[in-house]
Amino acid sequence: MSNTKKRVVVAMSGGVDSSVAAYLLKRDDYDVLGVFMKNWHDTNVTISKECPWLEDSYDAMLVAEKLSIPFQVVDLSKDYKTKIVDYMFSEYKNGRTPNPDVLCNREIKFDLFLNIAISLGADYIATGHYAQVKKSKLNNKTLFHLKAGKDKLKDQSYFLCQLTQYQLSKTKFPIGGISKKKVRQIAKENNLITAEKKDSQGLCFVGKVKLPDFLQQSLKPKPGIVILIDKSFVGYDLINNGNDYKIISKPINYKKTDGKKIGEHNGAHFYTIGQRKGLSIGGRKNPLYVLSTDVINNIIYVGEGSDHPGLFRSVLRVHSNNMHFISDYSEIIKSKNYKARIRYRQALQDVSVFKNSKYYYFTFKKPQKAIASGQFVALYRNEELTCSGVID
RNA sequence: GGCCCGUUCGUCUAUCGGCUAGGACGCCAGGUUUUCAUCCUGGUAAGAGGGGUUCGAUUCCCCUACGGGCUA
Repeated sequence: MSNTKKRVVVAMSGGVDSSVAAYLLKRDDYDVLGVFMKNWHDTNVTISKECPWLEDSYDAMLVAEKLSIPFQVVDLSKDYKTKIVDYMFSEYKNGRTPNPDVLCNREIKFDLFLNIAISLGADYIATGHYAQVKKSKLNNKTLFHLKAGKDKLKDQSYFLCQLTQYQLSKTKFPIGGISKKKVRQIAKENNLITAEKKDSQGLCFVGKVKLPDFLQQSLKPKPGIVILIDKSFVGYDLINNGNDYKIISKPINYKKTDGKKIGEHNGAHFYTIGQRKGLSIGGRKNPLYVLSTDVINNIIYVGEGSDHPGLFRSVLRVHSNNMHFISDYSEIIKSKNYKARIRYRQALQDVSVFKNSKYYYFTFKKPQKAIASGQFVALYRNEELTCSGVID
């Protein structure tokens, strides 16, 4: 009888969410195995002297012990380095803004880890994400849908926007249907040691490292100039009044002569659009925000004030090769009832999508602030994340 | 070389005898956030130097050092 139980391998991070996920699976009588992924342990790159993964793996182990489930640690740090960290450095070097956590899910948790789990005899893997998978039948074929977590404030479907049908078919999100508050309550009621543990933040697995410090480990400082662009810059008229998608969706290429020099920086590749902190240029009435970085000429263009027109765009584009469909296909995409977000936890925005031979164009009803190339745009229909793509 | 103005937190500046010297930007620290950012709260920090006048001086007067207009 017992060998008919479905086997689930839970990715236990040492936080409350995955602890409760494991608990719920155990309670529902699955054959549960807890696994901690060690993805980062390079002391050269981590600034802090403490060793967060050790503590986290210990917490995960204690929870597994409490739940009487087998537990083990797998070391994926080598793959994490080549698939995530190297990608990060290379993107920043090219003046783009990567999203390592989206890739971590696609490449590590729901690929390498999934394979390991399967080799351990798993029917499913589970994680502590606030997201839901729903099934439907289409032409006698099962279709898996990635839906937002029930707790709208915690919904983490965005980070899963690059998953495939296969990955979803093998995945359970035990806490996707409950609130964070409830998760903490369950942890407390069951005396899980992680009940009161602070939510993890910052780069997944690398821990509490300041990104600029992290980047400096590999990217060399390179002094350059900062150019201030006026709100009346002529290029904005072309974009706001134009209707040629080629023009209105493309990032603006500012020239040195479009503004005046107001300071210096230590490397354009350390900055991202919309960024306010770290420029060290004061004495202004309003804060300065990065409008654009030019890593070829090593120039940063900034604008004064949070309402600067250079910060807002209504249209973005995604190269066809970089579009990823989870449960929806390009024909369906013409539907008007779409919403999208361009970063985690952003309120969903009304958007329409248009495709030509090379690009998908996302036109937002309201102009979006600081659209960063390299980040992901995720498209939702109702509560379902249907597709996503890398912003060009 | 003569006559006139300006020197305040890192920066831009507010205070025209009562100052525990205010704000903004920056910076720092917390908070929010499993990306990058944003955002919120708090904190740090200053009247060029010397001498007067005054109960009291950043504010008035004089001199010394660095920045602007007419004259040989």
